[in-house]
Amino acid sequence: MSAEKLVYFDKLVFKKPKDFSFFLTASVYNFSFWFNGKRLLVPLEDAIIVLADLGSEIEARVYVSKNRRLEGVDGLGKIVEHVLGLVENLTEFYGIVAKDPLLSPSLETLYGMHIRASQPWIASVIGVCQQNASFRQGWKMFYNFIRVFGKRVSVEGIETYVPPSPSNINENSMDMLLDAGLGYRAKTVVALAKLFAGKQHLNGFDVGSEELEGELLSIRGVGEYTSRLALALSLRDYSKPPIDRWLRRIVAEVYKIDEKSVEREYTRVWGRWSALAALYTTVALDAEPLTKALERIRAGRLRPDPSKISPLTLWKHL
DNA sequence: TGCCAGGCGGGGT
DNA sequence: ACCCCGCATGGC
Repeated sequence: MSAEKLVYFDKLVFKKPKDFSFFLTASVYNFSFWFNGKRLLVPLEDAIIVLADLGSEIEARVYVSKNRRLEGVDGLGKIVEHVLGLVENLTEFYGIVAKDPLLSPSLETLYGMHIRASQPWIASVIGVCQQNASFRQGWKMFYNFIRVFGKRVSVEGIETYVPPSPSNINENSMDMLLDAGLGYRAKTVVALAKLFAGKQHLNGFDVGSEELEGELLSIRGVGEYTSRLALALSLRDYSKPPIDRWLRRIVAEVYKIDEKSVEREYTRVWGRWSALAALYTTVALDAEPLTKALERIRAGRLRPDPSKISPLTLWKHL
């Protein structure tokens, strides 16, 4: 099946904020079909935004499907600002990082890294893929999910994917979800698809974070970890940390506290940046499995290693 | 080969 | 409030 060629719609230019690294923001947790080391492609329903670093500015070229009408460019500007985190001021966050024994060594390396936002439905799928799986297995699952269900399109000579809309996935998708390697998580993804297809406002960046969290938690297979990760990866709401066994153990070790008090202590230290700190931690330790991550902490190797397949280099390998 | 992972829900105490 | 188990799959 050949890729649909998207048509040029419009161009926007943004001033690059001081604490913003285009390369790090484009690199982190990304795939080769959305970032090639130079151009960042942001998929958005039936559109692709091509982003290029112009030094003091960022250019956004918008491409859309032929049969799709886009609302005005004003709305698009807000969306790009949200997706890239151009409006996110990390001064306070870096103030805490500078004093943190685990994250301060990687401050220079990771300075300016913002997390790209995905639509709530996609962020929820990412969360489900991370359940009870290693970093590599989880991201491979999501990669397969996009390749199996996404729509293949081309822009500026690059072939890429637009993620599926929730209405594309239902009970009949089970076999393909299993082929993508989701295992028992497949049912949860079908339930999420049903939720988002039925309540479309939940899939916008302007949905209330408490409402989204409540709806996600009502789904069988979505718990505290997955819903919090989804809030972080879609709404930039970092106030509640997604704490899994990995982070719980690491935080207990570094802060020398009991595992039971990790959430209380982590939220006390990081406040509204808790989930971002959790994500930075995975990047600093290359998302290595727990035993290796603990070894690295003991050895004081707290900076990402560019030779590893990691959150920052995933796009070179998948 | 046979474990076991960056969860979760259900059933036990 | 806890504790414990099974669950699909891939990786080692």
